[in-house]
Amino acid sequence: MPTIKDVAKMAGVSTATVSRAMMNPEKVSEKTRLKVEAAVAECGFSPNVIARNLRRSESKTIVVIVPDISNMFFANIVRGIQKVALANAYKVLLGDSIHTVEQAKAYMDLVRSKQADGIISLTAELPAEVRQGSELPLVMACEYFAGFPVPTVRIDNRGSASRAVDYLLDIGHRQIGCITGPMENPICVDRKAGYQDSLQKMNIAVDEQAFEDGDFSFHSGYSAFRRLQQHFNMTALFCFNDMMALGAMKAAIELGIKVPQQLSIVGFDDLLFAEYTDPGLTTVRQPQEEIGITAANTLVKVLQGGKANQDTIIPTQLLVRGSCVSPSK
Amino acid sequence: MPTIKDVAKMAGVSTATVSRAMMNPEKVSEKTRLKVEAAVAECGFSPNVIARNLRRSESKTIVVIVPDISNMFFANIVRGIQKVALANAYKVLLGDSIHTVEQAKAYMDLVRSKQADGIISLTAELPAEVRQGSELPLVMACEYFAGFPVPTVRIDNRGSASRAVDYLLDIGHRQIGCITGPMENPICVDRKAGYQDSLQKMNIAVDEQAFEDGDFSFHSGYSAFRRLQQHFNMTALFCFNDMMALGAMKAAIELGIKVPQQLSIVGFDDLLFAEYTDPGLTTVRQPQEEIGITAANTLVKVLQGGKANQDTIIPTQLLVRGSCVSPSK
DNA sequence: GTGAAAGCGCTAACAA
DNA sequence: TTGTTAGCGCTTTCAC
Repeated sequence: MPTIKDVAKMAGVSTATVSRAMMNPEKVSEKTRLKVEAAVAECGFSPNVIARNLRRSESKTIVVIVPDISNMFFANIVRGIQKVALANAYKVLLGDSIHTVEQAKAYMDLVRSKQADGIISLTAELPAEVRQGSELPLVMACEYFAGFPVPTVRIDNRGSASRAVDYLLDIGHRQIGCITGPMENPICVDRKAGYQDSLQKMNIAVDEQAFEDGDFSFHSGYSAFRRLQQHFNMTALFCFNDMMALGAMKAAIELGIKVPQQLSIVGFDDLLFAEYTDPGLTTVRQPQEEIGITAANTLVKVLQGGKANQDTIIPTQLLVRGSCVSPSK
Repeated sequence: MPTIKDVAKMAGVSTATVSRAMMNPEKVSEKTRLKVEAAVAECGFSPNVIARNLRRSESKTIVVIVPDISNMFFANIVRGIQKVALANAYKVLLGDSIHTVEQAKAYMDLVRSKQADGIISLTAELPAEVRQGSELPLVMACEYFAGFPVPTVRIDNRGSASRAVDYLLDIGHRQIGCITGPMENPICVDRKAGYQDSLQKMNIAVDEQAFEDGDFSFHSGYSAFRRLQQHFNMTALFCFNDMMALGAMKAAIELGIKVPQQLSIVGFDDLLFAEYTDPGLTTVRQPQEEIGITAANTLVKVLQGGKANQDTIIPTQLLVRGSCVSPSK
C-alpha cells in the first residue's frame, strides 16, 4: 500500500505538495498537479484517512443510535440520515442499542474517543449523564426528554393523536379504546393527552378502562387487545403505532370481530405495511425519511459550529384507509 | 480533552507505561497500575482511538453493504452481524448502496483508505473489479457470484425452492404460477431451477407462461400477479420472496380470488409479517439473524488471518401456515 | 518493570 | 508556488 511519501518521490515533489494537490488543487500549479495526479494513478495511491483524521482531529463519521434496527420505522429514518450524511461526506456508524442504556453509552463513547464527530439518537434510553446536558454534539429524533437542552426533531405527538381521535369521533364513534406504548416514554404521555383532549372537547368522560399498555411490538398489540376487549366495550380503537394496530387487528379477527364493520382501527407511523393490510390501516403518517433528513441536517449544522434549531416539528398527516367506518347502530 | 501525556504526568510515569497499564495490565506492577488508573479516572481520560488505529494500522470497523436498509430482510441480517461485531470489539459501518454499484464502490474504498478492516456484502451489485478477485477482506452473504473466490454464507436456493414447490404438488396442485425476482440475479436462477426440478420429478411439463418477473418489492408482486393471472390459470402461486407474495395476495383479494380456497400462496424469507397476514403466509424460512452471525464470524476469522470456509450453507425450513390448502376440484 | 525514542501517514504553519 | 518542519496521540521496540 503506497503512502503519500511514495507518491511524492515518484512525482519528484514534497509530501506537502502532494497533499495540497489533492486537497486544494487550486493552490498548486497546473504542471505539478498533473505530475502528482499521474503518480497517484500509477501507484494506485489512496490516502490513509485515519492518518488524516488524526491530524485534523475529526472523523467525518456520525453515529446513529437506534433502539432496534429491525424495526422498519427506524430503518426508514436511518435511510434519510444516510442520504444527508453521504451528501456531506460523512459516514454513518450504526449503533443498535437493543433498548439498553449500556449499549447506547458505548456508542456515545465513540465521540469521546474521536471515532465519531456526532450522534443522532432515535431513542431516549440514554445514560443519565447525557440528560444533564453533556457537551456532546447530539441531536435527538422522534423521542425527547422534556427540558433536555439538545436540538430535537420530532412530531407534534399530542396534536397528531388528537387529530386521529377527532376523526373517529367525527364519524360517530363514542366508545374508543386505546392501546398505548410504555407510559414512561414522554411521547406516549403526549399521545395519551391528545386522546384525552379530543374526548374532552366533545364532553365525553375519559374512562380509564379504555386503556391498555403495549410496548410498540406486534405481539403486545395482540395481547393488549385481548385484555382490553374483556373490560371495555368499544366500536373503535386507537393504537400508538402501526405494529400494535396490526396485532390488535389480528386478535380482533381471531375473536370473530369484523374490521371495520364492528371495530374501526387507527394506527400511528404509516409503515409500508399499513397500506397493504386488509383493510388498509388508517394511520397518522410520520414522514420517516424526512425526519431522518432533518435530524442529519441539524447535526451537520451543529458540527459546523452553527447554531441549530432547538426543536423542529415535522408535520404529520392522517391517512384515511379502509379500517375505519361509522359505527353501526 | 486530556491525552495520554496528561495522564502520564499526573501519575508520574511515562506515556509508555500508561499505554501498557491500559492495554497489558499484566506487564505493569500492581502499584503503578493503580496510580495510572487513578490518574485516568481523575482526569476522565479516554484514549484517542484514531491515534491508536493509525499506530496499529487497523480500524476495528467492518462495513456492511446493504442494497436497501429499509428492507426488513436485510435489517435482520444486519442485526446478527452487529451482535458478533460487538462481541469482537468491531464497530459496524452501515453502507446502504441503494442498489447502485457506485455507492457500493465508495463503501469498499473505506477498506483501502484504512477506515475499515473488512466488508460484508449483502448484495452482488458490486464493481466488476471486485469480482476478478481483488484482495480485499470480503465476505458475501445471501447473494453470490458463481466462481467468485470469496467466502460466502448463503442458503441452498435451488433445494429450498424445490421443497416449497414439492409441498404444493404434494397437496395436489398441478397449475403452479411463479413470481420470480430479477433473473440476472444468480439466486433467482437457482430458485427457478428448483421450481423446475420439482415439476420434472412429477413429469409435469414446465410452462413458460407460468412465470412473471418481479423485483422483490411488494408492488412488483402486486402487478406481476395481475399480469400472470391473465395468461395463466393456476391454483397455487410460488413467489421468490414474502414481499412479493404479500403483493400478490393483495392483488388476488382485490380480484375476488379467495386465498387460500381458490389460490394457495407460498413465499420465501419468513419476514415478521408473514406470520401476521390473514391467512398466515406459508414460506421458506431463511434464518436471517443466523446468516448475519455466520457471515460476521467468517469475516472475523478472515481478519484474524485464519482460513475461512469458502462456502457456508445455512439450512432453511418450510413453514406451513394458512395460505395453502389442497385445490378444490 | 519502566522510560526514551521512533514513527504510523498525514496536514498545516512557516519560510523561502 | 513549493519545501521544511513539526506535530496529531498513540504503541512498541529497545535499552536499562
